[in-house]
Amino acid sequence: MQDTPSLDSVTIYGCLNDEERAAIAEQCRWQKFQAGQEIIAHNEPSLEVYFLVEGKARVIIYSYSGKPVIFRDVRPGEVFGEFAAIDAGPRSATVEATTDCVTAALRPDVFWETLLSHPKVARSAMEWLTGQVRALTGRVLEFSTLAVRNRLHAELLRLARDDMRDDGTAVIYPVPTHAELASRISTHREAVTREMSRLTRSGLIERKGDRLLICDLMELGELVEEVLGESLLPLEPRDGNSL
Amino acid sequence: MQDTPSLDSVTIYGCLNDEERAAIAEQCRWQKFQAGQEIIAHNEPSLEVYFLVEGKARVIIYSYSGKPVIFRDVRPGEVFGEFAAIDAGPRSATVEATTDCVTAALRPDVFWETLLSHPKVARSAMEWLTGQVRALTGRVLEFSTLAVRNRLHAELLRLARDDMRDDGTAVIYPVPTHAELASRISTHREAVTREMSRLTRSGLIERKGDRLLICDLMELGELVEEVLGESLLPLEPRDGNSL
DNA sequence: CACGAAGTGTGACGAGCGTCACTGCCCGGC
DNA sequence: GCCGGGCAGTGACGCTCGTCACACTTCGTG
Repeated sequence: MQDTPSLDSVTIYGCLNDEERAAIAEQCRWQKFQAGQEIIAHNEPSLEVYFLVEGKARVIIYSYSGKPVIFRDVRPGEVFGEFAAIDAGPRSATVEATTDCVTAALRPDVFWETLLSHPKVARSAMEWLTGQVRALTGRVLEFSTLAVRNRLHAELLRLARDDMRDDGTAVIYPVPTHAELASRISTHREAVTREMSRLTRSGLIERKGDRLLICDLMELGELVEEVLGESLLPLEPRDGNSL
Repeated sequence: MQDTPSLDSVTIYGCLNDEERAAIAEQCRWQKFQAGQEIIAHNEPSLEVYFLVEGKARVIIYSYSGKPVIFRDVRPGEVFGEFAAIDAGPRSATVEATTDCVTAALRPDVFWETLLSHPKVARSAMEWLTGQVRALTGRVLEFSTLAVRNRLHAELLRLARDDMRDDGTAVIYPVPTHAELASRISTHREAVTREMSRLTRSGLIERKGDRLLICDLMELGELVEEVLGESLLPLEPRDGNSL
């Protein structure tokens, strides 16, 4: 609201110049949320698209029994709530602030106008949507083919991806709680605890205070790959036989 | 190739006039496939977008162990293979012809040009993508919260949705094999057989020769809803308490 | 008509994993 | 200091569901 909020970090508007972004920023409804607050409620009829400018948020659906299903984390510069803005449907999920947040909300008509008058923005948006579809496709595949244990391996690999070292190790920080990990891969806290213990015993991971060390990414990757038949590690083309 | 193929049925090009569509059709690579043939192979590097003009196809991923995971059916007028065309990534899944098919393949640059020069087409495409995301989101939610039995109920409801009668019944035709149903909901043939028997015994469904009669959509819907907390039936706002 | 392939129906069994119950640790607040 | 709440760890139990095995039906085909 005060102190000159800007949309400079918003990736799908990355190809606009500063003036254009500023013009959009002016039309936004700026809000602050505290950690834990609900930004969008599942199934509500609102249609605005949101940009996360500061903080972290989480897309989540609570099942009828209260069990949370985490869909994705929203990081600064990302859009969320775009589905309702695009197809005018109900909110497909709840979005909660996980830390204190600053958000910008844009009316769907303004969103569309920018989108359609700037081909590059349209392109970014479509690439973004496509990425979402690919991620969800991967998740469905995981549920369909992997046991709980292997889903945890896959999730650890995803978390580790951001902080890979050259020596095949990685550090996960901050470490999500076991309950949170469980909710991402659709199982229960206890199953996560057990498998983490197993992995620790076999020396693949190590708890170092408030961070988690993955000792051998490749070996962890192979545990998943040999079941999934597809690598989750982004780099490392691995010698020879791709498909 | 011969007999004047047209893209008239392609929904995302529905807002173009005949000439525009004809111009695109001319730039397509037209192909015929026989039932069972592979149209796109998982992970291949090609980038063309496809339109299904005639026949039926299926998006599917075979896991390493050979287990098929069916993602969606492609019907005439729908696009497929659009993800690679949009983000230049590898093919996210295999596409197979389930009947004899006629397809039109378009180079990604031509596809993009049409998309960006016709805002209405871009809009259709984004709505389409959003629909895909919503469907996948629903599927992930189902895996996370529903038991095998309830996933089957949900799948039957989806199949029945196209042929609902006013009296609360529906007919599914053609009836997919149990193995196919199993692959859609990620379980095994036997589990489907067993639950179908249960449903038949309790009078909720009835096998009539080559078609399957759903006797009470509402009751079947409630079996899912009471676990999922969300209706899968498109109509019927149901009295009172939404959300 | 006989044969085989594809699909269906069922029983038996056991592993995986979800559930419950309880303990112990850490940390922040009164 | 003590207490309480959130999180981690672990054992016990039993249901679900995946696996195997086998019989039966329905086709299309030689």
